[in-house]
Order: sequence, then structure tokens, then C-alpha cells
Amino acid sequence: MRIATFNVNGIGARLPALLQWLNETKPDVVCLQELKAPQEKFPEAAINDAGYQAIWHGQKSWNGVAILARGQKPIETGRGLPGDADDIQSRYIEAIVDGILIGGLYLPNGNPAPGPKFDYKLKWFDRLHTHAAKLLDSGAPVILAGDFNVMPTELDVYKPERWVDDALFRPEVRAAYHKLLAQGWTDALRTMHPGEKIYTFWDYFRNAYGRDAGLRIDHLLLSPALAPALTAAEVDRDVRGRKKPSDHAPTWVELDLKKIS
DNA sequence: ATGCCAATCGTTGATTGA
Repeated sequence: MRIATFNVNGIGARLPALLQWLNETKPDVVCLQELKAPQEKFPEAAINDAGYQAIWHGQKSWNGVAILARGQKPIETGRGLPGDADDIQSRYIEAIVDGILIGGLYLPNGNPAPGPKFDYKLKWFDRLHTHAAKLLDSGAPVILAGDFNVMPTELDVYKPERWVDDALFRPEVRAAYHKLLAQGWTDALRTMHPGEKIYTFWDYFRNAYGRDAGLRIDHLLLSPALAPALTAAEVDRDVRGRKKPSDHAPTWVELDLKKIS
């Protein structure tokens, strides 16, 4: 079973690239972020025609998350991260597919730091800690997949010294990510590629992709019940080099569910 | 310190992203 995460940076602008990638790699589940489209503008028919059913939580202009499953409808278990009834940003959606609980998330960027956006990011991280702990307590196989907007370590950024004051790399944010991992989650990509420079994002500026000036900010975290099934984790890097690309590349894990059954 | 690019909304620029 292959589960992927892909920040598409606009589902409208990215639909051809998304459909091409789905057709080529046929992941079983895909978490999408940054739909940048209201609920009614999600291209459901095109997704269905590609062999997928979807649930999504849109928002005008910004944010927006979705979960796609190949040949079946994800069974939704929640949308919106618990812990703040006043938070109306579409950044979390959760579903069950083939007995796996999937949390698709788009963690706030947080720039500029310090400031209210950075405070919102840290509060969102606190809420994620609480909800993630609850998911772990269930003992179920769980995956948290999405754009975390955090480079966990210096290995995950092409030039660490340039990013130390950025909201994606500040010590508080890295500490929050490591506090989350310490609950028992497995960072799948790093586990399968220890010590390796491996990025998931390259910005549009300064020929960042051509220079491999990238960041690792898209993550797939496995609960202890699911981690033994992990057999591969990769980045579909070439997708970033195509025409009209997202600034993120699809990132995925391969799970052998026989190993945990 | 800023711009560099790209998307959306909506209109020819402002805002956001990372």
C-alpha cells in the first residue's frame, strides 16, 4: 500500500500535473495540501475519472486539504484540528482507508517570526501534539502526512545558517517537531534514508531546483502499530522539474500491511 | 534588507507562500 503527500500549490493550476502523476504512479492514498480553492471548486469529476474518490476541506484563496483513495471512498473521521473552535483555516482532514487512520495536515507557515502568524503556528503545533497523542492512545495504525513547514534538522536544509531565524527552522519549531516524534512517531523518509540529503521542496526563486537548494518539510509519520510495515519511502523529485510544477514534490511511503496483520 | 517566482482574487496590484 502506497500513501503519498503532495502540496499542490493550487489544485486548479496543478490539475494536469496531478493527474499525470496519479496515472504514472497510482498511489493508493494521497493527502493533498494547499488546494487554494473553495469547497465547490474542487475538481471532483476529474479526480473520479482518474480512478480516485476524495474527501476535501476547501477554503477561498488559501489552505485547503484533501484525501484521495484509489477505487474507494475515504471514510471521513474528522475535519479541522480539534482544540480551537475559532480556527476556521482548512488545514486538517482525517479518514480511514483499508483500516489505516490517515491524518492529512497543512501546518501553518508562521512567517514572519516573531509575530501573530508565528504564535498561531506554535499554538497549532500544541493542538497537534494533543490530537496526535489521542490517536496514539487508540493503538490503531495511524499515519500523519502532510506539509509540516518544518525542517527537522540541519541536514534538511541546503544552507542552515540562512534559515535560523525563519519560522520553518527556528529552534522552537524544531523542538515542537521533535516533541511530536518523541510521542513515538516514526519519520518514514528519514528512517529509510539516514544521513542522506533528501528534499521535498524547492522554491521558485533563483533556480532553486536546478541548484538543488531545497528543504525537507513534507513528512509522513507512522504510529508504532504501523511502523513495522514500512518498506520504502521516497520523493518523486522529477515531478518538480516538469512544466508548471508545484514548488513541492510528491513524497510517499510503501507499507506492507501483511507485516502487521 | 530586498527581490527573485507563482497562485488567487479581481482588476492591471495586493497578498500569501517558504
